[in-house]
Amino acid sequence: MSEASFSGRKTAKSRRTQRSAPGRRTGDKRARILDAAVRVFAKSGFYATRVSDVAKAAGVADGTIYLYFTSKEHLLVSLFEDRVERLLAYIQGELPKRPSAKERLQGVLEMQLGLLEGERELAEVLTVILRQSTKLMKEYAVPRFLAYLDAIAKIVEAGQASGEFRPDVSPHLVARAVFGALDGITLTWALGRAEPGALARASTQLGLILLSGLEPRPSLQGAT
Amino acid sequence: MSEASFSGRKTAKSRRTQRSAPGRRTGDKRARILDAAVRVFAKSGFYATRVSDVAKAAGVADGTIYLYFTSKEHLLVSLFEDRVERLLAYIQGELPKRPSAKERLQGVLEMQLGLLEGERELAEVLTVILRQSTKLMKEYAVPRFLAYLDAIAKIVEAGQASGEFRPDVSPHLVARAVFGALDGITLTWALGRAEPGALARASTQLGLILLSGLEPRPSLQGAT
Amino acid sequence: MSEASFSGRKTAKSRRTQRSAPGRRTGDKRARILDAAVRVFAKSGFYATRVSDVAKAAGVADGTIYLYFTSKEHLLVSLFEDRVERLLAYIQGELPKRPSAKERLQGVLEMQLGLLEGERELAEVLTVILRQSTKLMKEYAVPRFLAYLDAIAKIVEAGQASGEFRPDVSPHLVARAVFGALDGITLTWALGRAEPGALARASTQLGLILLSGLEPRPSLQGAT
Amino acid sequence: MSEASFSGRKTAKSRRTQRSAPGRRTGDKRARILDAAVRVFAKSGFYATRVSDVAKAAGVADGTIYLYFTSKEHLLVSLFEDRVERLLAYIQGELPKRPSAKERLQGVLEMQLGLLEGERELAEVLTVILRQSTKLMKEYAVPRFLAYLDAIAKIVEAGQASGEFRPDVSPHLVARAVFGALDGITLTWALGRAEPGALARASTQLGLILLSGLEPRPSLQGAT
DNA sequence: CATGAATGAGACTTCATTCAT
DNA sequence: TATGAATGAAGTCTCATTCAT
Repeated sequence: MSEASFSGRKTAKSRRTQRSAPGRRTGDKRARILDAAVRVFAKSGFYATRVSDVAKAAGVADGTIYLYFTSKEHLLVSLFEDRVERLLAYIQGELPKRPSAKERLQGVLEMQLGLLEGERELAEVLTVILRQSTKLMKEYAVPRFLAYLDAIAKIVEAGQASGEFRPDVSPHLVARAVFGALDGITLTWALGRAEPGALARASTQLGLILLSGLEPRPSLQGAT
Repeated sequence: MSEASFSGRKTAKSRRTQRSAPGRRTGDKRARILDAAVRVFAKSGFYATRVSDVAKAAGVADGTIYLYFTSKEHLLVSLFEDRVERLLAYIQGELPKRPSAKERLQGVLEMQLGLLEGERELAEVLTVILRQSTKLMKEYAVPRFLAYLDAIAKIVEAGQASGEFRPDVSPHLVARAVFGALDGITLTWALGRAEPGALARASTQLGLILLSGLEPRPSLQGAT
Repeated sequence: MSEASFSGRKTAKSRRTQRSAPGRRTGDKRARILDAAVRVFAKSGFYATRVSDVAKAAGVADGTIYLYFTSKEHLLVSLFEDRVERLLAYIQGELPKRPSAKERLQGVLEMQLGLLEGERELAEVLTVILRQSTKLMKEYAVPRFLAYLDAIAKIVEAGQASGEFRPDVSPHLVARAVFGALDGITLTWALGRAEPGALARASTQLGLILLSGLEPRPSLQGAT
Repeated sequence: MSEASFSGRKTAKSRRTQRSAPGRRTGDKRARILDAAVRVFAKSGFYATRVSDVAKAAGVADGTIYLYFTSKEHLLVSLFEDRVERLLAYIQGELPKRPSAKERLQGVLEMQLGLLEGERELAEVLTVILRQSTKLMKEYAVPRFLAYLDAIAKIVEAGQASGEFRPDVSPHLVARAVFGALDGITLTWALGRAEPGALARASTQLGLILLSGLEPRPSLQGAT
């Protein structure tokens, strides 16, 4: 999936890698703080997490966080930007290369779930935590979110135009339902066992239902 | 639909005094506080809302809230209990009467969306605000939520047994996807225009996709 | 000791005695509230006790307390007045009849300890609780307290004048020490087992030490 | 007398930073807060004192207090620990060196009163304020207090065994009476003028009475 | 007289943020 | 850059007191 850039996480690695300047941790502070934030936000939620919790988890002083982020809320925004925008970029960049609308829609499913597979905490942040800051939600996330939905709706629309998808459903509704279904699956996965491989299987099965559900149905309509 | 049942349950708990004068200020304090809580929680979120905001919106003194609820968190729990449990009750009580699994699944869609149609703020509380208290979410809401998912999964399972639904998908996955789709639709509806009638239309269209997506597909499987 | 008037307490009695007017508890409300106050103040202290605790213990409504007392603090003052002033009165009224200073001092010991014997909670109120309201302590209790000390000092002074007591100690110091010794004995008694009869024995032994300690000591002084 | 030992014990706990500049604002925060607490508690009592009053008197922010003490109650406990435990230590450490029981008992008087001479506010806190937190009193102070009483009783017991003291009084009663007398003297001194030197004189006179009161009395008993 | 639901001032405590080192 | 002690604004909740019934 080439999304290798999504690692760099698991800072435990960098802990022993960087031995260049012994007294200093060589600058990946920002990343370490974000990684720590994902972990503690996922565990306790945005409001129940204190900035000092993030600092402790990141192994930095409280004040250090404010050298990289202007506020606790900004930390959440940055999390969103750092991780999710890549998803959007992929969908808008890679997906169009796929030949059919069906494949593109299936690609969305694989993308969204595949991205989170193995990143349980990130999944929890995106499905639960992000909703915790109403301000962030309303002012910042909603526009991105709508852009994402629009991208999905475009795929559906194109599929309807090409005759791949049934024409009698609203593309925007489908987009919302698709996103919601993915979100619901992720949510229960994150809150529950989070079994490995489960999300991949889920994207396949969801694809089955969705794609056949969106198929033009001559039997039902033409039979009249 | 069944909106009548939404009146003043639980108020009996407050005291035996109620009902002296029929107008305002009658002992319906508990209900008034809950109504106010829905409004202000929906507007500002759980954490950004101060207890005194709820009090002001309800037209009572701050301390009065603590005569009916043990804490701010309990206020949210009570909201959940008062409004949502009825949904569960309906699904477990009314739905089984419907003859086919298809009709029962369609009933779930109509129920969940129909319940919130016209209650934009409640919808927002349930889809967004409820997730803001991680404690409440994990300790209280998750079990109810899983029970709800189970009820849906049971319907799917029965449909598979009766040959109404395709057997090659996990009932639990379907349940999550259905819930997620409904939640996603509600979320965008609540955060957006919240146009009247939109949710009813949505339940119809979603039913179209879902039911045909779940149909056994002889063409695809038998044709091999 | 003729202090029979000190009962009337143990309202349990009045509970079944007064059957004249069936619907009404016939007016001993004030006494019942004070009795309840002694009990709960002794148990939890003045500040940790809520007015509603007193009300519940007295079997009246919260508001009723304010028909008899102007404030929570006034409740404590009234307790003081109702119970302790009698002690002062006795000392100033009965004691002078005793012929010698020795007997009068011994009478003080018997009085103060005897009064509390069997009234463990009252003892705790006087030795501990009364000190809890700094305002009451400084504005109200101190003057009464000093009057009490004065009365004891007068006895000592008279004893010195008559040659019963050694002249080389300050009567006021003796008064304070006597009061303190009594208070300390009561305190540990009240905080501990509060064994019946213990206070009576204590007054005898304390008398032994005190009276011989106060005796003019020709052997020690004249022998030189 | 041994007043030097009253300086900054326990401050080591705060951090390793202290002692950079010798003037004010040096890391002696904990000590400054405790000093302020003695002053304001003595003036207004425990409950009437707000944490912000202590903060203002100490010249720190409200929140700073919670960097050194977990709660308002803990502030009072710490006061007790910081100042009083030394008394216990002295009595259990220094006193045994004195050759006779008489001298040891006299030492207790000098100790307890000498400790407070010149510390009027501390005296008030110990005799009055400490008793205001019933919780602290019952859970924390009583055990220490009983240990102190035991130490005194042991002295009396030894004196009885050696023939220095009369055998016909209970050592524990004597201990309580001694403590009470000292407490009573301190109380009136603290609430009154608190004249300098008064406590020293008091310990001498109290010693006179007590030691002769405890003397074996052949004249009274053998004369029979 | 009695009630007890309602009030609302005020306290304790938390924690995001700052800033001297 | 990094630190973390200090700050102080602000929120939840308690409880003495009131007053309509």
